[in-house]
Amino acid sequence: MQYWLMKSEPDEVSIDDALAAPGQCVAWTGVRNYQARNFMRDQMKVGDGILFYHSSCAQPGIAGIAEVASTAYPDPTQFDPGSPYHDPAARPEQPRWLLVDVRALRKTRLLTLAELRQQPDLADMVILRRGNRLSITPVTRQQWDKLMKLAGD
DNA sequence: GCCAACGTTGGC
DNA sequence: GCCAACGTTGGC
Repeated sequence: MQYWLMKSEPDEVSIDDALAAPGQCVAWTGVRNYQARNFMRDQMKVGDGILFYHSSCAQPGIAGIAEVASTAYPDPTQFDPGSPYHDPAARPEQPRWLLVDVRALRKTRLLTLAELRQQPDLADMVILRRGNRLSITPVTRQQWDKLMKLAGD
């Protein structure tokens, strides 16, 4: 069992949106970074823990808990000319981009980026490293436990 | 809106 | 295969 942090822009898919979705499940479309794709393809297992992070918004931070609900499969938006995630170079017989389904479990109180930065125990989190832009990053068991404690669970 | 930091592209 | 130019991310 591994743990992950996944960024979502709440204007697109917030933790509330995910909780309101059928089965509390959303397909994690739009990942267009090879490192993030490879995490989904090579390492994610159904049941892995996910920190649901709101990015590019007024109050960036961890907003909820989710879990991996499927193994990786082709992201259909890469083949859709009408989608902002369309990739003209992707071929259906050899998909370039993958996604997993994510099942939202519950909201947490908002653990803001500023608060996370104040925690010495979390200083090594990938998300807190300078210049980090990866939308999917691994989280250690120790970091996960600390965050659960911070969230009040 | 700014801009630092990073990933990708493409000429050579 | 190098690397400059460009585009994107994302906090502020």
